[in-house]
Amino acid sequence: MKNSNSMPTMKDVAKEAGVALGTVSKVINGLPVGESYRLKVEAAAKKLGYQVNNYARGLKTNKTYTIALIIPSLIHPYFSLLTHELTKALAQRNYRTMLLLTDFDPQAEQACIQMMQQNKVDGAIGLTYNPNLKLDGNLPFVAIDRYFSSTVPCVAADNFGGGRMAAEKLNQLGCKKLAFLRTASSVPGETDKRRQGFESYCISQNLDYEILEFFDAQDTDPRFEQYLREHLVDGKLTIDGIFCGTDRMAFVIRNLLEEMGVSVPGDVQIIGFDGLRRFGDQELHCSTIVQPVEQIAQTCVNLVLTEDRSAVPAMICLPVSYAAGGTTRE
Amino acid sequence: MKNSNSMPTMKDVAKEAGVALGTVSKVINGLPVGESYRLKVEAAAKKLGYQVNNYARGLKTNKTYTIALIIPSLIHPYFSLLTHELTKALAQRNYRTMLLLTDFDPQAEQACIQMMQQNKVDGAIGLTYNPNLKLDGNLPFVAIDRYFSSTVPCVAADNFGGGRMAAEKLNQLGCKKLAFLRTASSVPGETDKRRQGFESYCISQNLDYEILEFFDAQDTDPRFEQYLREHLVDGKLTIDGIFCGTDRMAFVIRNLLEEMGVSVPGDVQIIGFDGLRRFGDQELHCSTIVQPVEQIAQTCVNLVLTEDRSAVPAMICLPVSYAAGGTTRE
DNA sequence: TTGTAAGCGTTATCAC
DNA sequence: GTGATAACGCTTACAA
Repeated sequence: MKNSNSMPTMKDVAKEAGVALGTVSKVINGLPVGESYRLKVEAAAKKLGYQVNNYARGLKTNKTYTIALIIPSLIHPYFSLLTHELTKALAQRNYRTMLLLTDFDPQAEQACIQMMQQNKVDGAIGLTYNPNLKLDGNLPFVAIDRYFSSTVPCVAADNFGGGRMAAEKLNQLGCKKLAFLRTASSVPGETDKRRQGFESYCISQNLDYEILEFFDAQDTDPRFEQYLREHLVDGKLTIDGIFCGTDRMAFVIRNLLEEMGVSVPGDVQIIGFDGLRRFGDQELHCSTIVQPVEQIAQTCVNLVLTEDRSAVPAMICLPVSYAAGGTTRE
Repeated sequence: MKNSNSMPTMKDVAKEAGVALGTVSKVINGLPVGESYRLKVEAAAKKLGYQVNNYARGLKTNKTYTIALIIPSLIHPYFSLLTHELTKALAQRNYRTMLLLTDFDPQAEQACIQMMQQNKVDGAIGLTYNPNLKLDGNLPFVAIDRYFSSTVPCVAADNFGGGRMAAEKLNQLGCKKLAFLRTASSVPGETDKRRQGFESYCISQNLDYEILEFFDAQDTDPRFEQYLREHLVDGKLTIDGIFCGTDRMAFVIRNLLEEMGVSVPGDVQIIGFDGLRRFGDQELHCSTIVQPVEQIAQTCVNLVLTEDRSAVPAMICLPVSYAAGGTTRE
């Protein structure tokens, strides 16, 4: 059974134009061909409504112009912002996005890379949590926020610098006793450096600080509230500057403090990390270290599309910036 | 030049297993084959790390197991939530997602449908704004929030019912003078029915109400503030119940009111629409009519994958629900 | 320059 | 039940 009402093929166009198949291919691909032939072919193609079949083309050329994006979830605004920018950056370079959501499941992540092999994508950009994700050595892969090995480029914000910046800012804003609050995945990643940068600054400046970090926990973990209550003396917090691992964490802490009657930023100033905005494009949720999401996306796309795999750097950190958002006094 | 370090093909597996090509194909596709052969083939496939080439398969079968998602943007949380649920629903049925972002650009929307033809996706789900989008009659298309024609199924929340529900709720909460505030695209869509439902209830109950609707405007359009100020008499708003077209609008209005010294929900109660949560999964932004996003996604996927195109309904409205979120007194 | 023909990796139709 | 073989729609030498 030949598909009757299906799309016309190059063969149909060739017949319609009265030229050979190869000639049609050349016209479609913009290769040099006699002007009169080109016109005939173009007319025939338009008349029949011809569209290339990228599956046939891909089979032949081994190029699909498709990049896989492996992302945990689009529910969290940072991930959806990142996905947005990545997809736009890919489209700009004429690449399509195959979106793969993993829900933070290491097995699903592994399944993605198999899927990618079967679907012959030209490469992948992934934000993953599987510590021993086994990737396909032949497939260009760019990791976000996680270092795999020197052959897998990793793109991240300057998390260390961001941590330092937060501590420095709080210091400049007059805070005397700092704290760093964070939840994190137990699998090590670039974002861990937010803490390291923070500590590094505090130590260098001889600042009084504490660290409260819980792995594989919720931002709403009761231990954070407990910690805050323990530091509440006569209705005043003994800490006056808090750096939170994410804007989300900052938001939770702020709520907790306000419930406890501690004023933000009056009594205690808070700086978050990410630079997310309410409803995606309105005000910041808090004063924060802003990730250069668009640059991160552009960099990932550039790297994954680089032909010369031997020339890609193992790691690229992009500069962050500070933005006031109502949880600091300035 | 034959690709040397490329993936093994069925031919390689056949040679390795010492069987014919066709036999390998049968094993891979789970078709009946002698047990001894099956084992030999499976062993050979595992040994060589064989993976099907979906491009070759798709070329032959005309099935790609890929659905295109046409979405304006992932920056707005409603769209990213929707995209999340759609992608999950597709994955559940073993379909891949090709993500196409349009930035609300009618031309980009049109380009998508051409892209889809070339990429031989099995169907598409689109939330579009191009009033005369020309779709491919052979390609299953499901529209979200916009009715095209009786042959293009449209899936939406029960916007009319939601509008009624909001008015009813405000009425029950004791509001005497209602208002509906909204910005919208100038191209008609299902969401317009939020207003109609609201009006319908107000009229049926003989409630005093006003409508303020601006097309192709920002939620932050100064005319909203102007409107509110005009209704401010002695520091009190002459309106005591506001239904906003979206949660985002509700948030903007609430801010405006609080700046004006009007207490929410003390002086005026507000209900939004969408049911979005802060950071995707925390508290609601406001009291709101919640869209059944997961159900919408499931329905879209079911429809786009329906084999019998003649059996699909032209329109499906899914039930909404009310959730209190701090901008109403209860 | 234009036309011809050999694949790309599958699936599917047949004889065996 | 198994194994050649012809498509699928395209690109690309290579021959005319």
